[in-house]
Amino acid sequence: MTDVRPYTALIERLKLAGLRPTRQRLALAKLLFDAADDQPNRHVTAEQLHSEAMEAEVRVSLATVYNTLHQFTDAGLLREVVVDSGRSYFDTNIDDHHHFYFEDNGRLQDIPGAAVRLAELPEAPAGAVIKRIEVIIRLRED
Amino acid sequence: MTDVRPYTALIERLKLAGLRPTRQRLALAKLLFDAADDQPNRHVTAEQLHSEAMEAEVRVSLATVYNTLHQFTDAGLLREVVVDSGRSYFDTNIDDHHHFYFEDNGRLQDIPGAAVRLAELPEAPAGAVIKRIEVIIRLRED
DNA sequence: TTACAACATTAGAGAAATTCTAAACTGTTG
DNA sequence: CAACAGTTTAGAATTTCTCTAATGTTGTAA
Repeated sequence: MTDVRPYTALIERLKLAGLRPTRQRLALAKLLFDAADDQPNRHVTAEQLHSEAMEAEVRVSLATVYNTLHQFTDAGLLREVVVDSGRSYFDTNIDDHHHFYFEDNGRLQDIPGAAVRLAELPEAPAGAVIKRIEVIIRLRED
Repeated sequence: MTDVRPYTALIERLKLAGLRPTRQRLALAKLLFDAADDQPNRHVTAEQLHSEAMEAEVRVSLATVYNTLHQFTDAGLLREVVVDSGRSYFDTNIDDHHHFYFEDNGRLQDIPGAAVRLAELPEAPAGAVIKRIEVIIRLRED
């Protein structure tokens, strides 16, 4: 399960995405994508990831965390989720899916794409093309 | 069509919402809700509304615009729409409906609730209750 | 393996949106 | 109309994110 050369897969992944496998990008990719098996996906903010890097003794500036998150997003390795103005979440799950958002504590939870069926949809306005359809179910503590 | 006492209806509306009809709130309510007939609803940011107030010679501080937008939202007179981290839109349409979001220029357009049919939905996680379901269709220029 | 050019990282300043603070003001009630 | 709770305000503060320009690193080709 654990690779003897734990970074080779990540290096490949970055190269395929057209990104140089630098020390910082590899460390962040490890934090993002090498989650434990019981944690199949993550929703992190830049600040959170930066803190994790600090705890893991990885020296990365906050600016690099922002750059990297955006580069990973552009490369299709991450997806940005906007549910709260003033804070961006990055989702390691890039499959077609939706989100529960717990407004009380700011937590996000994935909803598998198959669990939501959109039976009827409007046409895109003239001159525009649909990039993505997002369903956000906002929750309150009971 | 135009009331001879143009503010009485707005005053009532604010009172019903439990808000004192102050000069500032009335002026902002007028800008928000007294739109022309061909403009059935609006999606404004705090800065936009503040600019409109300035143009209309209404002296209101930006802090008051923020306060008022949030109070109106809490009172159910407005709905906050989050589609872009770092900017909040307030929607004068409080009916059940969804949104097209033009990512290129930041414009929002309503989709009537009836134009989207959610045939299948996941259950709310235990201990949580659904507050709202939002469908955002993100668009790109063709 | 060196040298170089392109790319990446960084600290800190800067920007943008929003919230906070505490003093001044206003609407409502008795 | 006095009193007071609720409002407004300017400006400072906060938060999140981006920019800048100097420094460091990586891939490549001789």
